[in-house]
Amino acid sequence: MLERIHLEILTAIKEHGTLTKAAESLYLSQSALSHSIKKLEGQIATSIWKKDGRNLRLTPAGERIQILANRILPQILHTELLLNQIAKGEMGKLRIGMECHPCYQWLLRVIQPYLEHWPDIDMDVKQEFQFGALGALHSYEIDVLITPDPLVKPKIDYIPVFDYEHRLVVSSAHKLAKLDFILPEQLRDEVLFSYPVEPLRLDIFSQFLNPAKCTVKKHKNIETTEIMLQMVAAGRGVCALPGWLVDEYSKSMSIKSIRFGEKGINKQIFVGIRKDEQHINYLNDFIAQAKKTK
Amino acid sequence: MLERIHLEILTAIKEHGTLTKAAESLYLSQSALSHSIKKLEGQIATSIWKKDGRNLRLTPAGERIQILANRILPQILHTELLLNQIAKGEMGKLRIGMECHPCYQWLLRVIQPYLEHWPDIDMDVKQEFQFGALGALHSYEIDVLITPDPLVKPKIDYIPVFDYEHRLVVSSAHKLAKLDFILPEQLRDEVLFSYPVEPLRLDIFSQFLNPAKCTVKKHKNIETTEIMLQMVAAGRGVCALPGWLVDEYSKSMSIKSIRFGEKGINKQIFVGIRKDEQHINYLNDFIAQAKKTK
DNA sequence: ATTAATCAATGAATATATTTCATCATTAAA
DNA sequence: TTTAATGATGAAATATATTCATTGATTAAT
Repeated sequence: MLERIHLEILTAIKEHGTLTKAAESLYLSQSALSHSIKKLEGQIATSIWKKDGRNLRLTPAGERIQILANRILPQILHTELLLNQIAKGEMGKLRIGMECHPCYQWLLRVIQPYLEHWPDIDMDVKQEFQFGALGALHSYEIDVLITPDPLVKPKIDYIPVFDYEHRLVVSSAHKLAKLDFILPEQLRDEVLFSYPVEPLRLDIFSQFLNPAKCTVKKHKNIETTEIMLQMVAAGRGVCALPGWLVDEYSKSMSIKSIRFGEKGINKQIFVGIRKDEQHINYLNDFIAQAKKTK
Repeated sequence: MLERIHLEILTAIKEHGTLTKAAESLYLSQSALSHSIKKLEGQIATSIWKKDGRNLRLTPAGERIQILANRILPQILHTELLLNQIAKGEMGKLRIGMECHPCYQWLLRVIQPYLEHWPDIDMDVKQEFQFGALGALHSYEIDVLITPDPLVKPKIDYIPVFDYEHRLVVSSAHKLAKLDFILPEQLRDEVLFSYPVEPLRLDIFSQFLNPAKCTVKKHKNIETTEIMLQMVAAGRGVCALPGWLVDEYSKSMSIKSIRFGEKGINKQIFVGIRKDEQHINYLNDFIAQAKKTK
């Protein structure tokens, strides 16, 4: 019924005064506009304008359509602008999935300059996934996955964005605080704090304690990094976190980080994306920004 | 570019899940929708959805279009509803012009039930006209003219809506207050208040004083009815107003109205409309309501 | 593992809609 | 009165949308 062309015709008439000039501005013939409106008039069973001498005068129906045109044409134009940007890879909604608890602080530093570069982009960060973060990436729930363990899948690409060392965190007053590195058996009597994930997925277990068949006195879950570090600073226990994270907090808290073993636990953070979206500009820029951010 | 059909297709897909079902709901073939979107994709140089197994998944571009659809389709539908009402003569904007100062109170009584009957109608009352009220009616500035003097013109129709007597208003304590009717010369020493219009258009002059070659002591202009009557009640002068108006105010003010001469000045209020709009339902209903209101 | 069913994409044929062209009627200006 | 400008109109030309028939891909059922 009411089509975009009708709205445009009324808008053009308002702007240019006559139907002939309106037609010019729309690159159509006067006849085309006349027929077009005639048809609509038949459909809505009302006249839209009437000739008043040499001019056109809108009827109440015509005015209604013009009111609609004023409201929605700009919205359509705006969407077309966005589509154009999307076509050029400049737009979209970036839904980020996180599988790396302590990376949140780092992500914030990535996001900040990114949002400035892409002012029209929508962004969302998800941390809980019903069928795993990878599933979420696969099923288009998220567009980007930030993870320390890149489970290789045919349709997913992983790009390493930064290296870091996973280190033990202790209070500055801790008896181990002065050591250059720590051995598994030295943690035997310690309380370990970690985020609430399965122990198998914690590097301190899988890469340090388990291989040496050691364990800790107690393992307690804490949700937030800050509280965890407060507990550590208070000498209530130890935890394992990225070195750069500890460096940051150690400015204001009496904590210290120690290498796991002689060689340390060296890790990488990966950004995973769907293979078929590799070309998307705003995705690549996100990865570039992630690589830049330490 | 972006046409209504595209918005409707995305909306229907969201609602019905598959393209085939969406096509059914739009009374089109699946092929038609597919082609339609294909064409748009070519124009905007982006894909709108992609097949994910058996389902369709919107791209960011597709989501944008869907967002637009959610916003503007309801507005288009609403306007079509209004157009439909207009077609049935149930809608429009009624712009009322007033050439009769004391009629304002009466007009309010007309408008009130009218607005209740036509809840979707827009209404406007104008009282000042650069090229006269009739010109305003002729040039579509107003749709209805309320006037006591129906200047006959070929394209204008006048319908009398009510009769009333124009009467002299005096304070109850006035020396003339007890008379059944008044003669021109009896006003010789009075101060006359009137609305600020040319004396020629005041009935008290054109139909009463001028024919008898009489005049008043002084003629003062006052804009509002209330103040005018306050002045009269205070004995500062007299004025001329419709009898029904005085009746109303005399309940709360010490004023009285007297007939002009033996036969009185009998007047009619007319509603003027454009001849070519005689058929419009909401106009006729306004006139009917006006006739009903005393 | 095979088959059947479901769903979207596609090319060609067809149907429909839009646009133009040529012309007329009306109005305002010269 | 003539002329120029404007919108309306019918028919023809053009463009667009729609369907039909088919294919290819995927999923569910056997």
